[in-house]
Amino acid sequence: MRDVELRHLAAFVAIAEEGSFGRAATRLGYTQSTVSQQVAALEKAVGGPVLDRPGGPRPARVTPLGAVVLERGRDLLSRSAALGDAVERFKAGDGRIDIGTFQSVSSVILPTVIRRLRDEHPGCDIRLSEEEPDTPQIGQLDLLFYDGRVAGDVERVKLLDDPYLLVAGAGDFPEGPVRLARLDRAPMVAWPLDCDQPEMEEALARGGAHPRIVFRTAVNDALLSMVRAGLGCAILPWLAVRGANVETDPALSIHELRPALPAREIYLHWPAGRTLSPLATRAIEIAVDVAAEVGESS
Amino acid sequence: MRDVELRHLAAFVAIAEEGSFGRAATRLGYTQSTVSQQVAALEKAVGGPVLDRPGGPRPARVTPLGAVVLERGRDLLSRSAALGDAVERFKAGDGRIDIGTFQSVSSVILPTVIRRLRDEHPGCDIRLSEEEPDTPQIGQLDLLFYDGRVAGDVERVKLLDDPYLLVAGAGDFPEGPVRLARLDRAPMVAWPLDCDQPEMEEALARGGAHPRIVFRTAVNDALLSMVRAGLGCAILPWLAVRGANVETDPALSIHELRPALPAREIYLHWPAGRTLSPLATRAIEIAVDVAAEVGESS
DNA sequence: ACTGCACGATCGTGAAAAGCGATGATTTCC
DNA sequence: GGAAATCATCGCTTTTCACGATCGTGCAGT
Repeated sequence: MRDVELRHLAAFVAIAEEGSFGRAATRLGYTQSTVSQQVAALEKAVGGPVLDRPGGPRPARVTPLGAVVLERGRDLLSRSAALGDAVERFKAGDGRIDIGTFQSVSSVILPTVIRRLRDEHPGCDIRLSEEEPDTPQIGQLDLLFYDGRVAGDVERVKLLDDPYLLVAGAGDFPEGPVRLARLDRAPMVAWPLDCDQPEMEEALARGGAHPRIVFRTAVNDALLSMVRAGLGCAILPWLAVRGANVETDPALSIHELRPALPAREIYLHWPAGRTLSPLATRAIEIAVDVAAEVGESS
Repeated sequence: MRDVELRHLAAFVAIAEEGSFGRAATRLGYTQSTVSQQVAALEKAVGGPVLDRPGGPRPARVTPLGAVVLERGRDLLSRSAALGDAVERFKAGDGRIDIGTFQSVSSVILPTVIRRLRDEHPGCDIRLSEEEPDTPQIGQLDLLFYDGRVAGDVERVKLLDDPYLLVAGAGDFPEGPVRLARLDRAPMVAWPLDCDQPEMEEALARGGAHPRIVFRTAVNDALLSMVRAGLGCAILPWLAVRGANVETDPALSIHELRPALPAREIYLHWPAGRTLSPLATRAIEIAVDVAAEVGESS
């Protein structure tokens, strides 16, 4: 009782429905003799006849054993078709994709990427997770946005350089660039010390600026509200500034820094050495495009 | 996207579980190169890679596309195994059998047949139907007991001759055979006129006996109660007499008839020209055996 | 009874594939 | 820099697949 072939079952089902080997052959695009041999193979596989051939123009009928095979065979064939459909849908871009993001990273880029991805593949299942492990890991994610390089067996592409800008109350500083030294001992609000923040503050120190951090939060809106309230100024990456519509806020002013701080680098990571899903491949392309568009408007 | 072969899926699933082509090959009894080619065929069929081969001793990993194929493939394989199981169970004698019986026919034989069948095949599904069409038909039945020959495209075997006996009140007749002529004008109880009854009464008439039928019912116990009550005597087939334990009833006596009436013939029918299920085949054998045992004790 | 007629089985053939063993390329570990 | 493990690939034989042609068979129409 070894291998039943799907093709044999298909022939058998066709015969059961058509009532004749010849018509089944026509339906399947085979020859009558081929169908006959397929049934013979199936009968050998199951160890008994599945069809009664009354002879003459009378239709073939399934035997009791054939009824058992027919029921299960139909099921098997429909599952096989389901497999084909699933593969087709997958290749068309449907399916699931798990994307990781951290902190305030890509509050500008990611929504656009997701919007375009959903527009292209309405059936896809996009899952976002915003985690904060000490060491960011790719884990089971398909894609991971991060402002820096993630360790591990990953490939990455740099989406853009995200320069730091000074956000202050309107009138606090004269328009135009601000020298770093002017920020020494100045009151500031800032992000918490995870994320890229420590590197940024070290760079500030190297430039001679040792600001007094009077408030820390990861929520950009809260930071900006504090700046508006006169608690202090803030140094934020350009993306965060842009995402909060700071440019149009009359209570705030934006200044470049001199010398400039090393820009934050936004990377997109994915597991190395693995075949990516079409969805993930496309998402990377879209992310690069979006980053380029965002970057050239700076 | 050609036809996926079950054997290719089996190889793929084995690799996914073993993590290596070679171990999968060992498990399946193939060579490593064969398994490699099976996966290649599968990948050609689905139109993309289903496994990442990191190279070296690192285990193979399924790709996103492979995950889709794996999920459905496992399902397909388990269904295939289910087909095999179902066939095995069927050939072992499990499965369904529809048996038809009519009237009081085989109140002795049929229960024994069913008991033995159930003892041999505890998992089988035996369905009895007792119908009474004007013209008995095999219909969708696998087996049909009937006291006479059923018309249609059927095969049959005669299980036994069932001679008619006279059942009377104790002392109504002297012990031993009774001449038919003595029953002329005698009060009798009898079966209704369907079934084999008309033929029997004609035979009585040809023997010169024109009894007065004072009560008709198909229920044997009711007939015998009437005989005990002195309403009249009854002519019943030997099987019916035996089934009701008349022999040990001191209020009743049993007599052969002279000349004997033509015996009722009990036939077992099944559809002609169709392959029978193992269960039906065995049921026929058992029925013949049981009929022989019953017959030789007469 | 004879003859079409439709149906399925069977045979021979060429092409495709399954499976095997051996060999090669690649990567990790020591 | 090997040793070991892994998978791909090549040549080869055996099996299977599919086809066309032919044959046997039961039914129906003459």
